[in-house]
Amino acid sequence: MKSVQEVFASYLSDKNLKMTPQRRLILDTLLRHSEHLSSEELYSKVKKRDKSVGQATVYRTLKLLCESGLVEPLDFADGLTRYEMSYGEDHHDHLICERCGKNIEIYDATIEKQQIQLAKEHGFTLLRHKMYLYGICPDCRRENA
Amino acid sequence: MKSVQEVFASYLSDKNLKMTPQRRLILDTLLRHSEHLSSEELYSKVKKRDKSVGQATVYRTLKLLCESGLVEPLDFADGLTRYEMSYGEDHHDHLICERCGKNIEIYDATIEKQQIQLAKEHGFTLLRHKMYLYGICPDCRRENA
DNA sequence: GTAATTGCAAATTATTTGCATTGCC
DNA sequence: GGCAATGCAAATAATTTGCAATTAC
Repeated sequence: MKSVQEVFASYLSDKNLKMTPQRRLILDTLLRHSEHLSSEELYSKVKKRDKSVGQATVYRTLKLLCESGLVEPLDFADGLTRYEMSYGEDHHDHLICERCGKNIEIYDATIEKQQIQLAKEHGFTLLRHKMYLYGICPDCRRENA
Repeated sequence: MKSVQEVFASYLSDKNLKMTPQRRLILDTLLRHSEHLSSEELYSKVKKRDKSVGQATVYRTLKLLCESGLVEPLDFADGLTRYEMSYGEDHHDHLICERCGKNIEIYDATIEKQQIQLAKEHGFTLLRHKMYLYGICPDCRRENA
């Protein structure tokens, strides 16, 4: 399996775009952080490594990474877009506590299969999906009682 | 079953908030449109009925409607928040064509059940969920061929 | 060499907020 | 009558874009 970096490099050259130190740095920084970073957060981490990188470059690179399919944008309804690596990682969805914001990665084969089936019933070829489950986590429920 | 208007009125009085002609008009306008309206779109429809209503009031009212559980915010990743009535309507998710933007409402009991089960396995009480399936619709697939 | 990329700052877009005035309960 | 709601305009917040200078291929 090709490395993330290799896939990104191929994607760029396919589109006649260029690999640059900034793009390398941004991708590498994203890879080092498994949290769900926002563009802003990623920008500040990138800046720690190279002060000269601009905010816009982070946005532009994230857009490229999403287009290439390497990165997924997430929407936890907290007002900003968060990102996570999707290549090489197992696919998963998110279970979020409405009270404390705790965020658990989940996966369920039954649901995954049924999604494909459901799309097919409507004649769609399913490419991807997003599923967010919102509830109250055990800790928060306990506090409440 | 109480009408949407009644539920909203109760919600407001519970919170010591007031029913106003603007709020009534905004809710009514939203009820007349089953599409997935953005705040902007709703604003322009409301304005056709009463020119004097302000944009901010639409935003403020939508926020209240969401808090009351009568309305659900949707994220189709087109950069803005869309809204739909959720009270009295059957719950459903969305199947979206990545090419033409076509948007189909879907429901699958197997998935719904499994979601509750999955949350339970993690100790969560499931309150709600969002599921978006993205793919290519039959029409767009045909065009391609 | 040349077209793509960068950093910066200014521009956009969606949404929120402050405030003086108005209006519901 | 008093506190909440309104409209307006200005303020935010996140993201995008124009541009002159730089750099990858």
